[in-house]
Amino acid sequence: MIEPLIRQLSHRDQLTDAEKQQLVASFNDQRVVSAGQEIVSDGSRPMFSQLLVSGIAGRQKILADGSRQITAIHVPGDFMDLHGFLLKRLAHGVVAISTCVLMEIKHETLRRITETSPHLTRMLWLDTLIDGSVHREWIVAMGRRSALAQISHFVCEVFVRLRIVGLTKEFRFSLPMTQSQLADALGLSIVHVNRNLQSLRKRGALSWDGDHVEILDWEALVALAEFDPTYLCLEMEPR
Amino acid sequence: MIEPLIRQLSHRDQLTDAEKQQLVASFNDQRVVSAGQEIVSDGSRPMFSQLLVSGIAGRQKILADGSRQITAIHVPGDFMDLHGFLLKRLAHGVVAISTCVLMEIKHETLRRITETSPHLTRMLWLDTLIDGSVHREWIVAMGRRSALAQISHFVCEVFVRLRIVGLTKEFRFSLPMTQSQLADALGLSIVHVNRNLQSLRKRGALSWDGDHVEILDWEALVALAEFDPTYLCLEMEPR
DNA sequence: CGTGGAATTGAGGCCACTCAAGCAGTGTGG
DNA sequence: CCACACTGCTTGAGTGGCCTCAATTCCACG
Repeated sequence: MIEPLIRQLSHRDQLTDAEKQQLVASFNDQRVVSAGQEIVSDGSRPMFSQLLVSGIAGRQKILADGSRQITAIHVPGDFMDLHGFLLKRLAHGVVAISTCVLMEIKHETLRRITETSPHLTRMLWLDTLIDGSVHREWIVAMGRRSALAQISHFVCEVFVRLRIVGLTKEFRFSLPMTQSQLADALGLSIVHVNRNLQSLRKRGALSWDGDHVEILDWEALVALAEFDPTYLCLEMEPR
Repeated sequence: MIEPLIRQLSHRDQLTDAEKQQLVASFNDQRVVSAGQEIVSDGSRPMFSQLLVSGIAGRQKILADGSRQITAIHVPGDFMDLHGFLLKRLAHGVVAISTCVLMEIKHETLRRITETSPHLTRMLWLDTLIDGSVHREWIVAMGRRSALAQISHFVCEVFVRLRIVGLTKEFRFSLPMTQSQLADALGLSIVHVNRNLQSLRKRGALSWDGDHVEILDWEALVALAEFDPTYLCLEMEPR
């Protein structure tokens, strides 16, 4: 069931069979969380980290005025709070955006990995580094791109990340996210997101109906977003 | 000369003398880069990572229209591209904001640390996790805070980070950054940054003259920014 | 004393926001 | 089986935060 994690890691470097088995043995049973439910609460000190097996989840911060910002979205194969292993206390919440299936790995187990498996440790470290790399790209998009470009960039990113774990067919994929959640991820208002999505549809770049997204003009989307996937660290090489 | 790094790490967990010595022995000679110079170029594959010993540096991305976004700023004791160790190829540039003194650590050396020193490895991993934590906080600020709150938040953060490495006196510190650079870090225009800084001055919250910054009303600044330093991971505990 | 970078100020405009209402699809209970 | 509620999407109208353009001042420096 941790197949998507293996896929993600194997996309960046080869894992030995022993490493794969070690990973498989490290996780506890699956757990299901329904859409909208909190997975990790803001300010908590979890004793384990959680892997997203299926569904879409997000990290979020709620401000005093009730507004919220989603700082990351997670696709299957992503750790949602691997950083909690060393940060100890999380400064944000994690929430299920759609119904999610999760698996847990104890921090105790992670610690043992760092003591005995240097390469696996580096691969886990890498996972959190890619996380940070995505954060930086979001900062660029929020700070210096138009709403239209920002949305395009988001769609490009999600598409590539889903493709790595085999969750796309051609240019189609399922993305169970409302415009309201999208707005919170982009730091925009719902109304503005709605209008820009319409603009993307009118341009024939995109179709987005309910959960079902289809990229109709990849080149156009990439151009609009100035999307360069380098930051997703897709090259396979020894790490 | 890697004193500020030791200070930063020792702020989060105890380092043994052996670990400190190992760190000291891992770095090469110092190097000076003058203000405005590029330290790492976008898209490169460095063979070493660089520690900032003194000065202010930043990661940046330049867009096609010439605008730029600074995605992180670095104070002494920060690694500017430790993530390059495992990401291999960097998707951003690093630039000296003021004159900077740097030290290098070879990736080969970092690799050896991961093979032989689990605790030190975790501490370096932690360093990159804090980096990501700061990114998330910037995303929240950019997406959901007013320009005034965002600037206040930035000042609070820099103050705390400088204090950790002993570069503040009371509420004063040196921050050799122009309003233009500040605007690029916040994703705002120079004019707007200028006006909001004036607003902070008028409120008696802040004085910022050239390099010299003084926080005149910490409580007011914290309130404006909703600043909560949890994300900077300041607690001392076993990691 | 001229030069250039940085800070400041004014004017005008647009992008994105808020408020508000209408519509469509889905689920629920009487 | 239909009224009703609820959630999500859409649209209109008006506002305002932040932007761009442009000019001026200030100051360090050669």
